[in-house]
Amino acid sequence: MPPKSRPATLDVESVTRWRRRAGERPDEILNAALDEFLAKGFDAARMEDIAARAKLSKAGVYLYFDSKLALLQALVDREVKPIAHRATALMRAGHADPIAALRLLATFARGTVADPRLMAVPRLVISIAGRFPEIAERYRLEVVERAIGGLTALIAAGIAKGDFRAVDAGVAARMLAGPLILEALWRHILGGAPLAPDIAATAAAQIDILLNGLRPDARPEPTP
Amino acid sequence: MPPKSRPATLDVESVTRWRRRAGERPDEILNAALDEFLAKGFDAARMEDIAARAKLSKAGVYLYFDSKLALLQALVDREVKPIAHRATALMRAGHADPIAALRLLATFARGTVADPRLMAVPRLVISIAGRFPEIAERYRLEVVERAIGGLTALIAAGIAKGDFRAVDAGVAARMLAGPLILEALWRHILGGAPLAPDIAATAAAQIDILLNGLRPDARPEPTP
Amino acid sequence: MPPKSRPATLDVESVTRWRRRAGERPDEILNAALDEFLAKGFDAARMEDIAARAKLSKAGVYLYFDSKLALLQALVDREVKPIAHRATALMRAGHADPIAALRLLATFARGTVADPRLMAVPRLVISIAGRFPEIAERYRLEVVERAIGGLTALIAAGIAKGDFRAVDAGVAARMLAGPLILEALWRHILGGAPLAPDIAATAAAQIDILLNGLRPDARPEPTP
Amino acid sequence: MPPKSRPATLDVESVTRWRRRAGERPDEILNAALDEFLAKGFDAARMEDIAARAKLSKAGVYLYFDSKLALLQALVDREVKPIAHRATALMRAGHADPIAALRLLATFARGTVADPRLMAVPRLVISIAGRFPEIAERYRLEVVERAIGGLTALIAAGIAKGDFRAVDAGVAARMLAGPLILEALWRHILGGAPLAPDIAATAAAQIDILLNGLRPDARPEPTP
DNA sequence: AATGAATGAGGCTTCATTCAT
DNA sequence: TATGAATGAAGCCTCATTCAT
Repeated sequence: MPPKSRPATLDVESVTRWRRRAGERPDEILNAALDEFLAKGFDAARMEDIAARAKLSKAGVYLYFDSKLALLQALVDREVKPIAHRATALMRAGHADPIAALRLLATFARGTVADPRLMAVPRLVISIAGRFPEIAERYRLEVVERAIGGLTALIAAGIAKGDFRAVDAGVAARMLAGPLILEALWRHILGGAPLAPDIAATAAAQIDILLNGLRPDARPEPTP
Repeated sequence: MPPKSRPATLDVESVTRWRRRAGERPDEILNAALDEFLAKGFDAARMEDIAARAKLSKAGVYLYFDSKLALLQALVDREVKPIAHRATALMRAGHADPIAALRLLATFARGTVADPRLMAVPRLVISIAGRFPEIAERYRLEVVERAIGGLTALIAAGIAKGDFRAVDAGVAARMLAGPLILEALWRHILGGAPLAPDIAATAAAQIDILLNGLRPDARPEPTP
Repeated sequence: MPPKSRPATLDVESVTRWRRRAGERPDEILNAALDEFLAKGFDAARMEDIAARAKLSKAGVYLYFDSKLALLQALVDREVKPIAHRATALMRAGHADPIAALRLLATFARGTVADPRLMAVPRLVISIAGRFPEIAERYRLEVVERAIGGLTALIAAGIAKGDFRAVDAGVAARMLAGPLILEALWRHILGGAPLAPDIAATAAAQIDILLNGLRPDARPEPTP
Repeated sequence: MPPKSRPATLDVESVTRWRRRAGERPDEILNAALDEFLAKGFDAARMEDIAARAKLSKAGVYLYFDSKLALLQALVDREVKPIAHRATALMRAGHADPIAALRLLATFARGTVADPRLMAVPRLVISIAGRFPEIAERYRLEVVERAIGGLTALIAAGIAKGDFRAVDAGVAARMLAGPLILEALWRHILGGAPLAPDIAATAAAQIDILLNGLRPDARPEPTP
């Protein structure tokens, strides 16, 4: 997903002046756009700066994208598809052992939240959601709903299997996802230092509380 | 900078409505600005529309606020102070009976999240956070940190009192707050229909899970 | 011409709240306007600042002057009349002894050039001459032409009387006035330190050169 | 900041006129700006009119100059450099025969004063001097001081050489320059008809008076 | 494919001036 | 007489977008 850096080797091709394959350009431009959009916001970002960051002239950008808005849409597009797939796949894989799956997911998600690159598009979507509700909706349906839905299904499976008692699976799912969202918001949008710096420990603590509750007479199962 | 407010005496003259209402104007303008900022985003919002919404000429706004950015800052200012106080007060009130306090808080918070007016400024802050990090930071410190901190303290108090077992109080706090944030994001930013339409039931379910966990052998205490 | 300061004595009148006599206001306003016009230029000067300097509200100025331009015109008016008279009178007085008159005039003029207050309106006129040619013309006719004319007449009288040889009186007049203009321009417009700090000596030297020339075989008459 | 000028080669293509003439544009714009500034004054001049006069869109001007003020500064810059050089060179050339040099200079200067194009920047500088003292200072130091300094040096050289008697060289220099300044002010700023229409005769008269004085017993050397 | 040059549209802000009190 | 409040008109500057090369 990060733009492939040009190889530094001097092979046959590099004898003739390197000609950038057109295929790479759009991605480079999108990356530049993403950076600028995040730093300044969609409206305040200037096409000129995006172009410069992509090492292109202002007019050059228009060879690949029709407008500034098209950049935004393409940006969301580019991220939506693979993520949706991955998320669904991951979720489905865990129906056999819901508890193990939860642990896995929590750690995985915490890692994701820690990676600024992966958080970039979500941040962008959130910042422009008021101005372009359709984009926000698309993202909600394709990414967020799928993620929460998958999580809910996972817990529902656990209930069906008898691993969990009968609770509102949606509520439980949100108790797992919520803290992650909060962490993401806190770090990447509000600019705070990590609330939970020790990812593994925090994930374990969260799962422990989720499984065993806060009751003093609970007999918490230690994280393996 | 705002002109001195007219005296509040109730003499004969004040029966007829003032045509010039200096004292109320700043608030009216801020409300108008909030609406426009939310609908279009900070940059895309036009001072002219804000003025019109406040039933003022474009130049009139500048009698009360120095610039567009000043509007944004005043907007955050206006909400930060009372909220911070309220949050702290509320939290402190609950140290005697942490469990009851949790229930109270959860319901209260769900109500807050459901109110678009109360969510307006948070939405705004989130949308401009990338462009004005200092504003985001201010909001984070004055509002979010205080809220999470209070919640953490509440749970820590419960642990000390023996009502809760010894867990990471911060993690537990975030498991309470996270789902609310998620709900807020979902509804007010991503434009989704409520995930948890039955506020009371959801709050109860959330507290139940938080207290008793998901283990099938838990004996959940019914919500009173 | 400078605004009379309010007397600090506590006489009968000051028992009743001091009421500024309307008659003084216009002058105070004009003074304020002059200051602002000089500091910022006519266009960049703000009515609000002028009002503030005159200790009046913005609207208050309009009770006395119809517009910003009216201020400018009134300003020139106020200075044109007395100066024109004075200059003419002075000039006429010197026809008896042209050489003595020249000496007198030169010293007098150097004193004038040194006084920033007296130079204020000329500066103003020069700065707005391009924008309001009629004002410049008025000033030229009423002040400058009269001054140079008077000087020329004085020298012509000297020629007629046999005190001077037959030269172009206009040229000679300008050789007297020119250095003064140059000094004024240098000091008050270009902001330079005085070219001729020792006014008396300079005036004497100037007259000496004017009378006796630069020829090495001249026998300069010492300044008395 | 101005874009690189197109290469000056004279190939087939350059027969057809360039529609985009980046290289010439800055100068065209400056000329337009000068005209507008002089006609209306710096503040009252509109960028739109300047652009129109330069046959450019409003925005086009900003491709070459950052702001209105930048135009003003560039304008002064453009004139300051060559003038300073020229003035110094001219002055130095005359040390051999100071009297001849004076005659030459006087005629040359009168010619300069008669040319509205050459007077444009001085006029502009004078009109904005109050508002932008740094620009005025720059002009004073680079142009006026140099000119007067050169003239003074010239006369001092004449004194050293024995061509002139020992007078204050600065005073004498100002008696030469002053009338020119006065003429310039009169014509180009106050809008008067030439005081000295016959340039040659006037210059001669001025030099005559300067050399021989007004004494009736002087034996003026005729202008050759 | 790529760009330097150019522009139309539009936004923020300022300010002289007016008006109701 | 005096002013706080308000506004219409205008100007500077920016920027997404286009065009000719």
